Amino acid sequence: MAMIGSRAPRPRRKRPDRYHHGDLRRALVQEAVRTIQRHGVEGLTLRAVGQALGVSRTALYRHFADKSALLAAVAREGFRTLRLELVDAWERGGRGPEAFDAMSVAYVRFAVTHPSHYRVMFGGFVDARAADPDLREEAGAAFHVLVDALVAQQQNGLVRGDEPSQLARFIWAIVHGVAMLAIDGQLQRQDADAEDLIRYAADRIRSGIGIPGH
Amino acid sequence: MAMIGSRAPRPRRKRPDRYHHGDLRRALVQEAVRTIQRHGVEGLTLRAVGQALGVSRTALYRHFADKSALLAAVAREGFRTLRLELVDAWERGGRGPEAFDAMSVAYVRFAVTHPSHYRVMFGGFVDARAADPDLREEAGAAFHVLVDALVAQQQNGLVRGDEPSQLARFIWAIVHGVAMLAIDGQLQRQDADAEDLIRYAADRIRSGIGIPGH
DNA sequence: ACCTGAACACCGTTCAAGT
DNA sequence: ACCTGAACACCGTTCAAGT
Repeated sequence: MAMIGSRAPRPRRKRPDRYHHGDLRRALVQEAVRTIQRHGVEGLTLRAVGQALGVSRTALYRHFADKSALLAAVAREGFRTLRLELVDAWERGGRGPEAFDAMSVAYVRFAVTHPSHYRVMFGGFVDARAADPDLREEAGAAFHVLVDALVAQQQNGLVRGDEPSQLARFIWAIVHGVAMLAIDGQLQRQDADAEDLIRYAADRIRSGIGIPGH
Repeated sequence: MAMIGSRAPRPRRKRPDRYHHGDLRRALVQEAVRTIQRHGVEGLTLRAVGQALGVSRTALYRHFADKSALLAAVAREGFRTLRLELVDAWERGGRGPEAFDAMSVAYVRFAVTHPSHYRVMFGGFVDARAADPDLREEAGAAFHVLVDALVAQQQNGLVRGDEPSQLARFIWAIVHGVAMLAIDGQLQRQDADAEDLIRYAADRIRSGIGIPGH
């Protein structure tokens, strides 16, 4: 019936007639990320991923329970990248108030630059409540960068002394909201308006969470 | 090959051997909404929708170009309901500052109560940039309820005189962010924590957008 | 106009079999 | 251990044909 792979000379990345050599698991995640960035989440098929790697379409099941497990790995990879970019923005910005703004910008930029990847992380494809521990930990680590930055600001007397997690959830909701609106096309010019909005938001946040009369 | 529908006595809602009577289009949207609320977006199949209505699985194509057009209609219905609930909160709250908080709570409650419906509205299933005019208009109308409320607050001298649309986008991003975090399971106890967070956010927003020294 | 039924070109997943 | 290929039970969509 299906003639996939039996038709004509099709392009191969690796040697066509050998088992996959090294770390297939990693290769699968990378290929999935690439496919998602190009064709969106709904454009991801396990068959195409296997084919791109020169591997049977069921080879994947040696490494992942099912498609949603592969998506969970993609999400985890996304949280890792996001965390690294947040840390980078915080440290390059000098760990002060401007660094805090830079983190917000970096967050939204990550989402706008990798919209489909971002959707896998937050679009309900994986349920955070039921997610595997690795994913939860990676998501938690990204969140913690924000909490740490807030605590530092509190210690410098720049931010009111509310419970840091609650404060962090509030900030997170804002940057997350801006990011979602941007990639959903609810803002007119995706990149520019998102940048405007997040900078405006940063100003408003500062009045909202700062020490009164400071 | 496929034996769907040719097997045994299956339950029907309407008379089994007649054309669908009235407004099939409306019935399709309603059934889609119901299915989505019960089984999520990924659980929606055109075949099941048709079957539930006692209609062929291709009858739908008389009223919608394809599945995504049906989803757009579902999204539109969602924006309509959301708008009505926002207006209700604003008016029942007395159109003052407390009414403004009530709107935020109503927004998040809508999302938490109808998570799948909310995802259809914002989850990338329909592209807002390319959406049909009806959908864009309905979404715009919901947004405008917020803008109007902000302008009223500005006229009462309770909110700083920034450009109302920008101010509204900022608020929208916050409530949208809280709503998304809640239905994504990123908050521990979905309902209670979302309620807490949105009330905390309302306090912080008030300091952030209020007139300084007022 | 509106609906039907068969057919088409896809999916994810399972499983016995190969190396 | 790791991979394959056929098979299964689904999808959305098209289209000639019916009323």
